Amino acid sequence: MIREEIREIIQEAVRRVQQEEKWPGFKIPEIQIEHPENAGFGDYSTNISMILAGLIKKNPMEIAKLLIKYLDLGVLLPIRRRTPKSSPKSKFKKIEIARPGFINFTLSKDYLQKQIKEILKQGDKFGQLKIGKNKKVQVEFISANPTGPLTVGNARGGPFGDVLANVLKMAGFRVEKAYYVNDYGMQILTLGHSVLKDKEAKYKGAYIDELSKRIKEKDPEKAGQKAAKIILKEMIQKTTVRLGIKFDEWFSEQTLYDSGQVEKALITLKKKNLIYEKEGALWFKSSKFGDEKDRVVVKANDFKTYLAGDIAHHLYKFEKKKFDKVINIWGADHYGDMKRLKGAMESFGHKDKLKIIFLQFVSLLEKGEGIKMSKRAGVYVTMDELLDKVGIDAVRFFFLQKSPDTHLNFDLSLAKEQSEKNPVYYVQYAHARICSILRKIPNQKSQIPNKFQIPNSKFKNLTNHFELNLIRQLIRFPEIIEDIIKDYQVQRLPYYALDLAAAFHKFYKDCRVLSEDKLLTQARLALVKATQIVLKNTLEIMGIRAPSKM
RNA sequence: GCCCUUAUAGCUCAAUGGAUAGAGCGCGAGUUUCCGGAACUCGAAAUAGAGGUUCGAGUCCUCUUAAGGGCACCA
Repeated sequence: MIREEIREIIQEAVRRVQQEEKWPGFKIPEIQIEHPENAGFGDYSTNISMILAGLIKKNPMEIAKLLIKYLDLGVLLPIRRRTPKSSPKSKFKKIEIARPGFINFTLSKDYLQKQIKEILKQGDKFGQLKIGKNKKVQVEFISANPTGPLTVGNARGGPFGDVLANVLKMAGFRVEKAYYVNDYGMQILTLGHSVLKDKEAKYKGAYIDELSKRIKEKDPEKAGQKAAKIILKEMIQKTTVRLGIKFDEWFSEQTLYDSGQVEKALITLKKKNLIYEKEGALWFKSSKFGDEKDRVVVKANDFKTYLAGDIAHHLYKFEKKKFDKVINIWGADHYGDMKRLKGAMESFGHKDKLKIIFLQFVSLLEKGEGIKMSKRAGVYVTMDELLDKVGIDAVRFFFLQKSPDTHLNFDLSLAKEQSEKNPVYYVQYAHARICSILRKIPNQKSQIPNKFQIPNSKFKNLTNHFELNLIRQLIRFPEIIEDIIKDYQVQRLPYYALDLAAAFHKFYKDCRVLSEDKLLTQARLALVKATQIVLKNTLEIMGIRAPSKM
């Protein structure tokens, strides 16, 4: 990754300047490399001089000049390959300083050409990173109670979690996707009452009526458990499959109780002196870990609370399944639970391994008016309805575009109307167009040629502005993966896909691929094939189809 | 009352503290000898308000206004 290489040479330059020029000792800050918005400033730029200026009280322009003097472009290559022939300087057309102290890097055409071959060589592995170092990560998402169908609200985490897990996999982590099934507790009893249609019934809807007919049990708890099983199997699991999500584990809360894991966790906490009795209940000292107050784990009636199960659940994740990291994707309504759970994990020494990402709520809009979604009141739009109307690709793209912090305004009729103009088709169209071109290559058997002939040394150089811009987009893909690993902002992917598709469409408009000029045709076909690879990898990681025709 | 999110173009959303704030839809004006016009080109249009920190603020801090969520022996 060229961005990483630039980061390294800058870091090395700072280190050397620090030594040679006897700058005061300071810890070298993280080197930030970014893409300038204005293309005139080059492909990559760093603000390190301004950062250093603050630390050592010198003029940032002076610092930048000094850094450039010490830039050792040689570190771009492993030492044994540093031959005069393959001058690493050739990677850059120019390296310049711009006020107030930016150092701007412009890639050479030669370097850009070479990236086409590199992408063709790597194929569907292009974008894979090693930063995960094979560490075990679990991503738990959706985990909606098995008391009704998945709504557009509680399934929002579906595309997000699924794609985050895919990205982690791409970055070299070993990843598991999990759904925690809350099949224990009050809501199951309430579900039972609802199915029996007695005084304590709360859930409503056609599916409840249906369950009432099917379930013969008269005991509310048993009726509830049976109903939950049916809902999970026939509604929730089917919807997740329709959404294109494959969970590796459906983890039942009930099993934590059956196997005694909850009991065991409580005993351990008691030994750590973190549990005490008050007013007939058992309390966990979560206030020791920053919570506002202590929380009940065993109620006066001897039933365990959700927290008790959750502690056992996470001990299972960390101690039995040995995850190095667990990422939970929760709805914003569970914000209050974070501190107590994190506190409990801290007491077991797993504090920093648990990451919780909150997704803001989806509000329903109808004719511009907001309505509260409520499963109990029967006011909601199910994910199935949306999938029926819009289809998986548009649904996934739509949700993926949104940052988790966005309070999503959702209007079903608008979603339907807009689905035909959905940006996902813009991206898919680019892919289909490419495949159409590739089909026209003589002696091409398969629709999408997998064994594309890598151009030999006669490879004609591409110099057109649109060609080079397309390559610039292509090589960003691994950067996107790296960025998402850092901040979990998955929406970078759909926006990248749009940028890439746009770069291709512009190239297509301007550059005739199949022409009389054989060398040029060959070179452009290579670029087109490379684009197809990257587009496909991007769509695949988002769980969106890359059609060869549409 | 306290805590967490959010407020960007008419609408739905982007923008690791960087240089001229981007898309899509909608609106206005255009593009066909040729590989797929589901495309391309051009235009109008936005950082809720007030202070502050910084060489530099949509982004960080404080206050105000507005929206959503939380503050259970529910999950």
